[in-house]
Amino acid sequence: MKDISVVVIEDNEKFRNGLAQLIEGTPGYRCVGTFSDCEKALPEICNLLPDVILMDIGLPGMSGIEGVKAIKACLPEIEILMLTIYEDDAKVFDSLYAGASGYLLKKTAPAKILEAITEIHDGGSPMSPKIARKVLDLFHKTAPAEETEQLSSREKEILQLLVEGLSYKAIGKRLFISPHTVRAHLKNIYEKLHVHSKSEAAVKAVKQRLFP
Amino acid sequence: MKDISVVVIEDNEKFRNGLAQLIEGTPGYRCVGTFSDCEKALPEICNLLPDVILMDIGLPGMSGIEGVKAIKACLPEIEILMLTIYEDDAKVFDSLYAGASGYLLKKTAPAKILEAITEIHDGGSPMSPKIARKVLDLFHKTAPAEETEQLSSREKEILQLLVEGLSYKAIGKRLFISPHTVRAHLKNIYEKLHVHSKSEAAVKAVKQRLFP
DNA sequence: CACAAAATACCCCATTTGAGTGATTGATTT
DNA sequence: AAATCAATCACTCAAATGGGGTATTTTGTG
Repeated sequence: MKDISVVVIEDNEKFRNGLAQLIEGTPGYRCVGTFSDCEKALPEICNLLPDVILMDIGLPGMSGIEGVKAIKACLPEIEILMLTIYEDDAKVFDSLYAGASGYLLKKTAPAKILEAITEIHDGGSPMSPKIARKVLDLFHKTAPAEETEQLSSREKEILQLLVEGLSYKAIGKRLFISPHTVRAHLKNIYEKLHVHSKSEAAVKAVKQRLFP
Repeated sequence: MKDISVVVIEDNEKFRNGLAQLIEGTPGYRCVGTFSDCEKALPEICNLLPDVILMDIGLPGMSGIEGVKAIKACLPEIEILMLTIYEDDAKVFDSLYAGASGYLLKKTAPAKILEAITEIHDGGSPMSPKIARKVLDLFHKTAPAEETEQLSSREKEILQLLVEGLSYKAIGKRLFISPHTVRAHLKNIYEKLHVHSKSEAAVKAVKQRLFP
């Protein structure tokens, strides 16, 4: 199997070199580049085309989060693993929203870092335990969607199209039924969700993550 | 340190007993109960008060997902780790929404299962790699809020009320402006967001997490 | 089979909404 | 000083929507 090629973007020289040595010194991994900031890294990434990038957040100049956005915009297939000291919600979620596929704290043991590189390369999403919990907590916080469970499958189907912004007529055409029927269904949906308009119903559906 | 007490809910007798032996046979872990379905387990859980529950999904009678909801409703401090063969989005997300704090596939190595029990007990959220990726993909799917950034503050204010489901008149009353003005603003908002109706605008606003 | 629930379709009617057009004021920029 | 833009208000008009009904056909379940 081909080695996994890795680029490290990290401003702390010691830690950067340590990572490079760890990666180079382990069979199956290659460190094809190290950079102290995103500005230097970005032009090279397109040539290096690594499998995985280890990215710090607290970089001078462009932050690691901005860096993730920039890299993912042109090279979405590169997997980016955040490797940082920050574990506050904002940094974590912003990184993941930006397109990172994993998030490790720097205190992670070297062996675990290598394991995570393999895991992210194999389509996984390695996260430090506390980080993973933060992510799942986001799920638990979202509304219980008790109400939407009462909807029949046809009603859910129609609600789905409502969320897409279709009109009665458009929904009717899509489902090959009369707009009158759509109205009838909508009336039932409104009653079950305790709303009185398309937009209220659509917002409720989205907020309750009926359609993720 | 006290042993971690575990309950196993799993209908396959072989797998259930295998898990029980694995847990009992490892120092630091105690298996305080095994059940073949939720109906039998629920009344006992309150007495056993385990630290962690290993939960299957495909159970006879009440599904594991329903079981999670029931347990979390009365005993939210118990950590529930799904241990199942299913890796389709619906089962995964429903489990996590229901309140599970981890999700492993049954093919996971025994050592990894024990590791996961410790991790979930320490406030982590162990997930099989592909499962974790599914969860993060949900983040990546949420659209970037590029468009909504162009909105003026007044427009955002009005969009916010739209999301709450108010009509033109109601928005006007709330902001002490004429409904005519609301219409004018809405028209500008529609143009900027490239939509043509209240519901589309509201959905876009919610999906772009403009108003969390 | 019988019954209930869901899906289908249609009617009336008042209100809401979306689109087009135009105008005034005040603040900011140029 | 001129230009620009956000915010405000007004008008028209056709189309879409929401609330009130009623009725037939499918479907699923006991």
